[in-house]
Amino acid sequence: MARTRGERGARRVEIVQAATEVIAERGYRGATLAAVAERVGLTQQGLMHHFPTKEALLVAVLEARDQWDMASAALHGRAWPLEVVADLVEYNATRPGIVQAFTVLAGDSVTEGHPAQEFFRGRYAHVREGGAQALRAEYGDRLPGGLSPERAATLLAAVVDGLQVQWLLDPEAVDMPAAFRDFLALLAPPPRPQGTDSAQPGSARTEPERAGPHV
Amino acid sequence: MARTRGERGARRVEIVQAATEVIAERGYRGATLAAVAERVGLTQQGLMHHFPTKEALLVAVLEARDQWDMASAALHGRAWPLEVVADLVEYNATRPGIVQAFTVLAGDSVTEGHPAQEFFRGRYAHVREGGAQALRAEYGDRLPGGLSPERAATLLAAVVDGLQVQWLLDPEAVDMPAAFRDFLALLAPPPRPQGTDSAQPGSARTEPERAGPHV
DNA sequence: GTCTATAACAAGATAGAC
DNA sequence: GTCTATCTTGTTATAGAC
Repeated sequence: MARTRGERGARRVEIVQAATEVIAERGYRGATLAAVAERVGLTQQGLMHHFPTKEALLVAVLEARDQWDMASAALHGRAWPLEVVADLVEYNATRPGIVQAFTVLAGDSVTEGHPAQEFFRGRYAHVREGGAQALRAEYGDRLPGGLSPERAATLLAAVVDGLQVQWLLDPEAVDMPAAFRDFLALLAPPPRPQGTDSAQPGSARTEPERAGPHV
Repeated sequence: MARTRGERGARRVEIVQAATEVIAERGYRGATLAAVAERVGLTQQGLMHHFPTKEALLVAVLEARDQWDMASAALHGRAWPLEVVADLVEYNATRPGIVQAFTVLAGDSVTEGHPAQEFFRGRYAHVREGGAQALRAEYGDRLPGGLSPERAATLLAAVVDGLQVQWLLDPEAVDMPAAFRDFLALLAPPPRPQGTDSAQPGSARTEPERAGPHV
């Protein structure tokens, strides 16, 4: 049942990637089927053989890429270490296209009856859950400011998203990965300004050449 | 030169409000002139007498409401106390419509050549500036985690925006004002869990009946 | 599986009457 | 200042040939 790959879906994958690009450039409503089709060397009607409606294509885009993947981690019942999330933000800074597509879609999704609304509602719920688990594992039940891991997780998700918007609009002015590590520094037990330092500069170790955290 | 009010603009103001509503509901591209016109009892062409193009109307919407107004505060060279910002977030939780309109527009604006792009780029720059001033005034040059006020301000803006998205999608699950105060707690010198407390619950004093921080 | 043709609208914009 | 009429273009979707 669960496919997306290994089927006859070579073409489908191509189309979904193209659709993601076009959405990034022009938003969901601005992304026309013709523009997507052209990018893969098809006519609009040729494309519609693979995706019968525009909304079907959107759903495929949403399913294909799970942004930071904290969500899927949470789904699997395992929380990611915060360091991995930081690396993920770093990796995202390398792929403006995908970040842009999901920023646009997330913004659009708050709109009345938007087809991606349920997706993003669920996604954030999962991210908050997964983030809370990660924070609890790392710092225990009591964080700086007296926050619970749950409440801190809400902030964590907000920071990741909010930084993306600022970074996309002005990459020169906003160092997204550094800013995210700043937030992590806020969450780390503050007493030792020198000591444990687990979230300082230069935390890019996982090779940036990997297939990618997205999938 | 600078008008927007006091002119013959009674009708213009009506139209701009209607446009904000429609944008909130359907996004910028989805907001048709006809829909806006209908809301104020005009035909599409009647509306275009006041705003010759759709983009002109968008500009008016952008100018009219300066979201949290931290931006305009920064423009005037005065930083707002953080407590006022917290009240602003609280007030925003009361006006989902405007928050939604600006969330949609901000998301849209990262799109290629979007007419609101310059607006939001400038807005965030001002917000970061104003936020940094406010943070410096409140906490000095060195914040928890070793952050500078400038870097903390970037996070502050990200938190406000990111929380809005989560809150709009799921108001039951996310208490936006409380979450924002959580973030402020992270920034407040943590040593005293009881002492100075300037950002604790129940900080809603400016009468909620005021004309509103927006304008 | 991909194409051509085309239906069926919807949108922003212009011209000009009242 | 607001309306009717209309142009033009763009967009999703269907039908059916190859």
